[in-house]
Amino acid sequence: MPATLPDSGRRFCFAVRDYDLAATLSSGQAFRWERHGEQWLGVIGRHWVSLVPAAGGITAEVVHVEHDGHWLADYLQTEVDLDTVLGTFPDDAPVRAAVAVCRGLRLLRQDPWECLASFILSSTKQIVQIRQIVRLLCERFGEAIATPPGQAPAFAFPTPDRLAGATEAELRQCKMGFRASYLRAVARAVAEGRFDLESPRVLPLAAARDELLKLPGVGAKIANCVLLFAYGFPTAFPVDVWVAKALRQLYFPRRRVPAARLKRFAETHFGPHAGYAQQYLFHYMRRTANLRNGT
DNA sequence: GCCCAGGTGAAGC
DNA sequence: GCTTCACATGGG
Repeated sequence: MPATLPDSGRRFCFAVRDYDLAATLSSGQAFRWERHGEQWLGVIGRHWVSLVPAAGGITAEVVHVEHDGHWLADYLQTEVDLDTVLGTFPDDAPVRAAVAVCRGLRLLRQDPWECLASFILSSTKQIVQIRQIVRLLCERFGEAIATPPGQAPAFAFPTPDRLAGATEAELRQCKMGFRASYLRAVARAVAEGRFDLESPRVLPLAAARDELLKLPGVGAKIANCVLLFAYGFPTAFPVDVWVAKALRQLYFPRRRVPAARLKRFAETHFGPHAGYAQQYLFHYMRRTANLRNGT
């Protein structure tokens, strides 16, 4: 159980092994982290946060002394024992390769609203573009939050109420295109109490997924992202273009496999932490593609 | 110019 | 049921 040690004022140190901050914060789960050398700056809820890899863990800096760091440990999931998770993965060549390249990659535990809204904005967008859309959305509709002296202004993710009150044209000015109508409709459903963001927490996976699928602009892939990254369902398995490519190339090379077969394989092959395995495959595919491109 | 991007919903077989 | 297409916008 890694202790959270109050350091000098606003600094905390999380003692944690096998935590690759860069892989975790850049792997397309969350879209608001910005790298400055070794330092990562982001916003969690209404907290400005700085994270830096340290010997034996992560050094965090926040604005207010009274914050005990539990919310941050929860977000970062620092108490998850990675060896236990990796030990449940199937022992096959694709997973071994992904773990060899990505060890230390973690799943975060995010706020459901921010996660849901962000992934509604993600469809057929590159991660770099999703980041830009979310940044514009926060700057224009999010509340300013406290930052340390000398730091750039920071904004909370906009509330459902605030986005429900925006026009579709205003949202489109954040470069989200046709996704604006979906975002606005879902913001209104939440703001008006027609959709309860807490309900998926207390439901079994299939029922929680059915709730999310009622929302416009939310299909199987986005629902699984929110179930995995925000609600913490460990077997939710989002299949996007990268993961589909991983499954086809790594498990069924040079074979024509029906989509239904691929879906069944994804649902049964990867074990009790299938969502974690999915994130390893996703990051592995993107990293090896980027290496070939030299980026 | 072209193809693609952490897809979805609607229309067409 | 499954396949095809439109939907905005920007990167490579």
